[in-house]
Amino acid sequence: MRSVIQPDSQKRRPTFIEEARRRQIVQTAIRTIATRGFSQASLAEIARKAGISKGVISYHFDGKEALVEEILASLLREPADFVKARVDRENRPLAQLRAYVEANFEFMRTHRDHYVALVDLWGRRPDAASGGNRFDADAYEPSRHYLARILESGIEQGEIRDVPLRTTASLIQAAIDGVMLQWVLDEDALDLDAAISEVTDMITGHVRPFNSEAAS
Amino acid sequence: MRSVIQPDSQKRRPTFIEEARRRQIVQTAIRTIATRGFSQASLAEIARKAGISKGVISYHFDGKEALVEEILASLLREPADFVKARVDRENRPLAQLRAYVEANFEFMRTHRDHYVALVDLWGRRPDAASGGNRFDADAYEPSRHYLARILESGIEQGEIRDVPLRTTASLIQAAIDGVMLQWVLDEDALDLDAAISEVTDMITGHVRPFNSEAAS
DNA sequence: TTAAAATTTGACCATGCGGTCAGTAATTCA
DNA sequence: TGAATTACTGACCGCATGGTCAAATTTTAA
Repeated sequence: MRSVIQPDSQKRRPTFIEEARRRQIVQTAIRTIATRGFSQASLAEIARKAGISKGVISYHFDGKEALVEEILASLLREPADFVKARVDRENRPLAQLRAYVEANFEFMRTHRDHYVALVDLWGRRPDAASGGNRFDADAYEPSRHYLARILESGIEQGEIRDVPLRTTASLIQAAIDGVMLQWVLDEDALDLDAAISEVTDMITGHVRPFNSEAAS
Repeated sequence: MRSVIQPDSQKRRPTFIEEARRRQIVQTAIRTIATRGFSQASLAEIARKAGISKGVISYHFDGKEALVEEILASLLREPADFVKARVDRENRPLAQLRAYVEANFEFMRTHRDHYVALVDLWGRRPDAASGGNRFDADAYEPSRHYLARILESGIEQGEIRDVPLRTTASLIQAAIDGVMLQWVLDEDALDLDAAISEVTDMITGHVRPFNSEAAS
């Protein structure tokens, strides 16, 4: 199927059915991982939950590893798209930064399953045989870069003090991910609303110019 | 062995050999998980790396789940002990807070394997059959509580402004964990020293009283 | 020294896994 | 309409896993 090389070395345009099935399988797999854990998310279990035969998964995906990569891509792309849309509503960098942080949390709150599955998938190591891709690691670079650009324009416009771009971007993402992790590990251990408010304050406070008074 | 109930309902004091073997097995398992991933860390592989027979693990641990719990306990206890020792050197709460953050990162830097394994283990879900313990979630409560106490005394002494204790403790731990996570996922994507410095500044800045000038 | 207890071995087992495949059904399209 | 392509089924395979156990070995203690 997908692995067949076309004469013009172009990928065959996927059928309507194929796209729908792949979506269904990925979504079912995410739900399965979130509820039962990755170790219990066998192809048989995913197929059972989806109401299809196990062979269908093998038919549409070139092995379980390929399925997992598509799941991971989905888990990272969906929140990224949502956040980007929210950020694009804002004009000024500081407001964009706030929107970035808040949109992350908003998506988080409405898609807890996604993050439970993501935390589960973090533990994966690429197949030693497959030459060891670095999908996991590289997948986080775009959001760091996106954040750094927001910071950069903020600095240019004087809304943000002269922080180191990459490090600060990592730091902001780290705070978001850290709160997310605690919330995933124990939904009740954390007052999510309070944490969101505090982390947003902390971040905006950290990047605010020294001479600034009321910025938000 | 360990499951035998003693007449006086006290646990039998473990033999020297037993303690040593258990330590060895746990340490070898951590190394194996860190290097090959949990999915490849079979009892056979761990035994092979330790140079012992597979049955020894079954003899000393009541199933793989019990081994994993001991690994997890070890992964959480060791840094906690280290951090506590560093915090205890300091007298004033703000210095203790700095020590807490910095000691976390110091241990992190010298024990990357531990954290690689920990991230891998986060994805585990307790056995549905075993009544679903909440070890994972509860294991993080002590450090949050410990942090909250530091903050509390800092507020009392006026070194720290009146922040919400639990939420701020969660937030601080979240920032630490978030940086740790990025570093674990990709050692090279993050300038760890710069991140440590920034996150320490951000945290101390966040809790500093409004009227304070030079605090560190 | 020796009997009991603790420890280790390695072969063995049942189970569930990812993956394959011949055959069947559904869909597409000329 | 009918042949070709696409999609699906369910039985099957080889394999790695966690776990067991009788027998052998080492340690303990009387």
